[in-house]
Amino acid sequence: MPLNEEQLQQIRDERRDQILKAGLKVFARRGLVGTKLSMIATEARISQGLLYHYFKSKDELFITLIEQALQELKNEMQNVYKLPGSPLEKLRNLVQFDDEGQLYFMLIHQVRTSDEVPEKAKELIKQYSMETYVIDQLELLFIEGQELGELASGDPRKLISCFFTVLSALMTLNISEDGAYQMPEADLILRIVTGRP
Amino acid sequence: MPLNEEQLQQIRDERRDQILKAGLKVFARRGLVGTKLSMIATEARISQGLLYHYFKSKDELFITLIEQALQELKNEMQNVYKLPGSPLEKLRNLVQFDDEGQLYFMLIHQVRTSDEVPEKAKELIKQYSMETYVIDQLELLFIEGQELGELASGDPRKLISCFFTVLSALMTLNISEDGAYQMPEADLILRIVTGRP
Amino acid sequence: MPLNEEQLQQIRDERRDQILKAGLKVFARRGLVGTKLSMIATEARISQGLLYHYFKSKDELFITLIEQALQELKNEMQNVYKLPGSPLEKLRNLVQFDDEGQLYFMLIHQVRTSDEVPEKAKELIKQYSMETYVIDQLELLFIEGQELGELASGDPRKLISCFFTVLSALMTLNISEDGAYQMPEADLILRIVTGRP
Amino acid sequence: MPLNEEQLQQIRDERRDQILKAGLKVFARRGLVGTKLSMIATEARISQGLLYHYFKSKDELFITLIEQALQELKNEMQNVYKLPGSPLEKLRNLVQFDDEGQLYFMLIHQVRTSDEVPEKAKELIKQYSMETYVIDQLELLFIEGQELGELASGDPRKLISCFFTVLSALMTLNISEDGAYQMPEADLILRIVTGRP
DNA sequence: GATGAATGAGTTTTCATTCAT
DNA sequence: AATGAATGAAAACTCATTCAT
Repeated sequence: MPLNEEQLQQIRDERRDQILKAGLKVFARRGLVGTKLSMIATEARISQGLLYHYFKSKDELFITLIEQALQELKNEMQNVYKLPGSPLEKLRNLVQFDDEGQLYFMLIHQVRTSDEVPEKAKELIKQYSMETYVIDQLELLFIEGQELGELASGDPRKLISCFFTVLSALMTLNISEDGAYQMPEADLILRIVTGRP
Repeated sequence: MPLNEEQLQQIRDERRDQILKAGLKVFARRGLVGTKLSMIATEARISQGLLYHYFKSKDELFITLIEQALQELKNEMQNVYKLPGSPLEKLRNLVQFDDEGQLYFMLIHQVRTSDEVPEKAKELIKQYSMETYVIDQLELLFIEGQELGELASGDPRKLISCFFTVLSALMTLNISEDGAYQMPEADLILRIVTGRP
Repeated sequence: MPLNEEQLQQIRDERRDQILKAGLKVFARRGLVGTKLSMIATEARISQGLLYHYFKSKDELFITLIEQALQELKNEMQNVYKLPGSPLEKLRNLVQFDDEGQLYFMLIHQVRTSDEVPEKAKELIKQYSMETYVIDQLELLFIEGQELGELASGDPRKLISCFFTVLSALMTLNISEDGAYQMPEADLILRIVTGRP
Repeated sequence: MPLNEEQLQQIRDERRDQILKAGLKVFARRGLVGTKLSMIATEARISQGLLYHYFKSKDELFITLIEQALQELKNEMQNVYKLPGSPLEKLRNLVQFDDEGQLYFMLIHQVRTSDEVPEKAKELIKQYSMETYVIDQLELLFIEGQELGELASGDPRKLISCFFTVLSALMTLNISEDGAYQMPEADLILRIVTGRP
């Protein structure tokens, strides 16, 4: 008995997700050129050929993931305000990204640091400006925090930018198992914006 | 009349340096797989074939650069004490790496985050433990700083580790020209260890 | 609908055989370095890339063929006894190798005479000692032949060795079409061991 | 004090001989494609570049050696008659080639069995027909030997051809050190033409 | 005459993408 | 929809040949 359209659609959606998840995992760590399609296929437990039913090319899969990453980042920033607590407590939440969030960060990092990515990816990243998505979003929060005396004084926009740069940098470190790097605790990172031990 | 041995050696040294410098520049930014030999050859203004007079393979060139990077890092750490000024001032110097230093950092980062590098490189990095090269080297400096009240209190070894992690992370960001990331000024980074604005 | 495992296995076996047969034909005549992969690919009527689905490298393909050649030689020697007729008649059979057998001989010859073959191939050949595979196998046959007066007297082991050397040498001549060399008839070769016209 | 023309000529002749000798040694064993110019240069203890003062190309060096080899073979055959003793004793002498002679044999063999040699070499070999150089030369000797009862009866030209084929084959075996092959003694080989133990 | 660094054409090898089933 | 064999273009690597000294 053949599957009906609905069931087929469900299979398609599942497969697509499988591939995207696998792609994120591998691309984030190894970059576009460092990733072979066979790796993604293996990770997603499907055949290499099937990838091409869902994505026209390696580049297209990569770009789709970039789009997801940017969307994710946007949401994350927009949700900061909805978090409970004082400005500082909200920021502390930001510092504690989940695993998937970290992978998205790494992916964006790959685009920023490699020249081998498709032009489209570059453009997407450019158009997502930290200015709009991050600084504008967090400015009010920082000003509020400074007024409360929770955050260090100084130009809030610059402070956000630096803080976010450090955060991004740490995300992309992909703290390895060998313990060479020690991920600082949230409070230590927050010192950059609080200026207090 | 053929060149004498001294002249030849000079040519060889120059050429080798040229290649190493070009390799560092390209590998640091693009990683091992993202780098094509033609890029290095172009950057070094030599033919692709000549690369193989000086290095047996792409991998060997890469490994040689890793060795240099580790040596450089080692020296850098050992020289901190010789810098003038208080412990904090010495640290400030550390934060202001030169361009080449940053490239070496990025190269080491490439090895840590990619699985595509030769086994030998992995081993080298492993054997260079942050424990020995960095933490042991800086421990006394931090204790001294804490006694002087310049540095925040707490386990000095852990503090160093976190500080160095942030430093490494920033180095590897390869602050791009598009201004997406803003590299924090030295004092801002130092807040992590001073806990003061 | 994808092919089932059995069909796939059949395709793989066929293709592998195709490649091995083509490799034997070209390697035997031209040696390892004299053979370009494009020649084998053309001879096997497949693309160059496909070779790498079946063999990791040119060397691996070569080594696989050497293993086959040695196995073939071993079988050949072990089968001599099962042939019908007197010792001399059995030997006459040995002298009339088939075409594939000759190619295998030539291949082994390539390893013996070239230094450019992979170490593994050298070891395989070494481990296959003529002593064990040939002389030990044929000794009883020769002694029997001498007792019957069919074969010349003298140290049978040495006689075998010389006989086999001549046989090998002739095999590897690859009697060319231009008629420069004339392959002696079986009886002429057998004179070496019979000592009779 | 600059060298005079005579001294220069002497140097030139020496160098040329050096190169030819080295080329013969390496080409004979490894064939044209299996031989790198660097091998010959090393063997001749000169630089790679110098080769091109004496020979226009690798091919030209190879062809020159083929010409020498053919000349040598021709002389060898013509000298058989001048050797002392009965026909059989003259033949026995032929069987005991010197080392250089063997190398020339191997070189000719390389041309016969490889397709990668320059067209010119092929032509040279073709033009040197075994018919003329060998069979015609030895026919009278064989007939004489048959009349004396030293040599087996039958078509002398065919007998020569077979005998020479076996001889060539053995020459090209390049009996390796591992003792896999045992070069038969002269008398054993001569059995082919005498038909007697 | 002599050297060895330098080049580039040709070969091996990799891998995204296509295709028959 | 799904598979994995097959292809070919591009990358790594080799080596005969050239060239500045």
